[in-house]
Amino acid sequence: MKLYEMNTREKLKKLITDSLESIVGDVAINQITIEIPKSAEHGDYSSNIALQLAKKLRKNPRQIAEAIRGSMPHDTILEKVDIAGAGFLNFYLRSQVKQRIVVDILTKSDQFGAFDHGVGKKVLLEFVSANPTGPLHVGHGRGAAFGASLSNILKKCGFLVSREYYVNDAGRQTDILTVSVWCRYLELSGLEQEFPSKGYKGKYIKDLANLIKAKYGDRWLKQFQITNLPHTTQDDEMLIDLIIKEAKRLLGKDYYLLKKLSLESQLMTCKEDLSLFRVDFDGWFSEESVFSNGMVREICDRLNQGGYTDVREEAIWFKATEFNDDKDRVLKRANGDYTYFASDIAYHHDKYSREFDKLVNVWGADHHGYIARVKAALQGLGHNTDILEIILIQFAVLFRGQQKVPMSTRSGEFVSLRELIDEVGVDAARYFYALRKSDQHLDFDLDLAKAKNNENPVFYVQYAHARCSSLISKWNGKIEELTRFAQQTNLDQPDELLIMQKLAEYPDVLKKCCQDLVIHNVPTYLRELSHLLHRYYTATPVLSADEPERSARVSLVAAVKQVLHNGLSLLGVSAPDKM
RNA sequence: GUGCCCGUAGCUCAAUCGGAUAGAGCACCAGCCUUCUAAGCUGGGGGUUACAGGUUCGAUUCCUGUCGGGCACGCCA
Repeated sequence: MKLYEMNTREKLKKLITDSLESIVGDVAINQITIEIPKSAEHGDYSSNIALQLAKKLRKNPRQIAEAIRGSMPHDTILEKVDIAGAGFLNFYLRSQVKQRIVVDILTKSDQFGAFDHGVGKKVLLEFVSANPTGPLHVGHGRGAAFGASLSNILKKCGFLVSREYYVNDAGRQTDILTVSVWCRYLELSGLEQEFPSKGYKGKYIKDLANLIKAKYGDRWLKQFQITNLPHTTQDDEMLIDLIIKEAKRLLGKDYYLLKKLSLESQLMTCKEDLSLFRVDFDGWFSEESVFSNGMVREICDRLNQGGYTDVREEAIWFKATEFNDDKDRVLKRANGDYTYFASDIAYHHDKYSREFDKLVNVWGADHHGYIARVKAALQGLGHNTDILEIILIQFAVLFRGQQKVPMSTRSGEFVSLRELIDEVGVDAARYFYALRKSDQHLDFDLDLAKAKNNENPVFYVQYAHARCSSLISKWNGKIEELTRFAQQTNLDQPDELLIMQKLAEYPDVLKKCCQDLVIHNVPTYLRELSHLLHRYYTATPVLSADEPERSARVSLVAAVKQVLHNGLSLLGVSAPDKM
C-alpha cells in the first residue's frame, strides 16, 4: 500500500526529475530532497535542489529554480510553486489534497506513521543492563525509558527488534552483594558488628536478609567476626575480599545458595520495577552463562590463535592497541579470574552469532572509554563493528530544588526508580526522560517533577488529547462515518491547514528517530501539535458550528487525537480521555 | 596530562545528514472564561549560537586553535 505522505513526496521528486531531464539532460540528480519547511510561510514542501546544483551548473541558483519551475509538468495536487530566498522551490498543495491526510490517519489509525524503512531488518537493542545488586535508580530509568521508546519507534517503522537485558550475575560485585546480605543476616541473629564500608548499605539489603532469615532459617548462621579474620587489613577493598573468602570457606555450598537467592531477589525487583515503568524485554542474557558454556574460554582461545594476546606479569592481555585502542587490556587476571571485559566480549560474540543486521547498545555515558576496547576485541574476532552502534546516555543529575542530590549505588545514597514512579507517576517520568537528547546532561528537578501541576509538559499533551476525546464523545455521530465527513467538506481555514500540515509531518519525525536513533523529537513534535490543537479549540467553534463544517471539523479533531495517541503510546505515556 | 562528549534567550532545551528572519517551555510584562475542559489562548520584551580564525553561494552545524564544563583513563563492573 502506498502511503499518502510518501506519495506526495515521491510525486514532487518526480516532477523535479522530469523537469531537470528536460533542461540539463543526464546530470546526476539522485539525491533530491523534499523537506517540510520550518515555517509554513515557505509552503507545504520545499526543495533546495537549485542551490545544490548551482556549483555544478555554474549558474545562479534562482535562475536554475526558474528553469525547473518553467519546465515542470502541470500537476493537479499543486496550488502553486514559489521561488524564494536564495533559490528554494516552495510547493503549495491544494487544500483538498492536504485534507487527504485526515482520511489517511483515520483509515490507518494506530498504524499511521509507520513506514517501511526498516522492513526485514533485525535489530538487537540492549539496554538498562544494570547490575542486579540493588534497585534500579533514576539513572537507569533514563536508559530504560530511552530504550523502550526507541524500540517502540523502530518496531513501528518495520524493524524486527529484540530487546535484551544483560544480567551481570557473575563477578566480584555479586560476591559483595552476597556478603552484604550475610552480614545483615548475622546482625539479625544478634552477631552485631561494624558493617564493612565497601558493602552495599542500602535498606534493601536488610529487608532481603530479613526475608531470607524468615524463609530459610539459620542455615547461614556462623560464628564470624571481622576482627578475627586471618589477615586483618586497613584497606577497605582488601577487607571486603577477605570477608568474601572467609564466607565461602565457612558456608561452603550454602554460600552459593545465598548468592543465588540474593541475585534472584534483586533481579525480580528489577523486573517488577521495569514492568511498572512499562518497559519490557524479550530476553535476559546471563553473564554467568558465557562462563559456564565455555564461551569466554573460546573467545580467549580465538584471540590467542589470531596472535592478539600476550602474557605479562602472569595475566593474559588482549593487544587492543593493534586495533586503535590506546591501551592493551587484561582478559584473565593473574589470580586466574577472567575480567568483566572478557565476558563482555563473549556476550557480544554471541550477539553476532544471532545474525542481526544491527546491534544497538544503550550504555551509561561513563562507559564511553569502554567502546574502543570492545570494538577492538570484536574486530580481533573478525566481526564487522560497523553494525554495532553504541548510544551513550548521560546521567540524570538530580536536584531537590536548588540542591544537587548525590548518587552512588554502593553508598546507598540514591533515589530509586521505584521512588520516582511513586512520586511523579509513570507518565510524567517517561515523558520527562524522553524530553531531552540522550547525550545531553539532564537536570532532573525532583520537586518540579513531583509537582502535579501545569509545569509538567506531559499534561499539556495529555490535555490536548482529552479535549479531542471530549469533543468527539459529545459530537454524537458515528465514528465510522468520520472519514466520509473528512472527504465531503473542505477545511481550508488557515489554522486548519496548519494542523493538517503538522499531521503530515508525523511520519517524518519517526523516520528521523530511526535514522538518528533518538527519541526526543517525538515529545517536541507532540507539543507543537498540541499547541495547534489548543489554539484551534480556543478560536474555532467545532460542536457549535453548523453542518457540514461541524462534522468535518470533528474529523480533523479525531485525526489529531489519533496522532497524539500514537505518539504518546510510543513513549509509554497514557492518553487519557478525561482529565 | 591524554581521549571522548558538550558550550545556543535569565533558566531548561530545540533547530529536519550545510539552508530561508536561530525556535519552544519556564520566568517576566499586558490582555482573554454568560460559548465545546482556563491543566488553555493572544500579544510583548529578551541572542555577537563561549571566543578567534578557516572552508563556500550560505555555518549553531564541518576543520584548527583558545577558554569553560562533564565523563573516562583499574588485573572494578
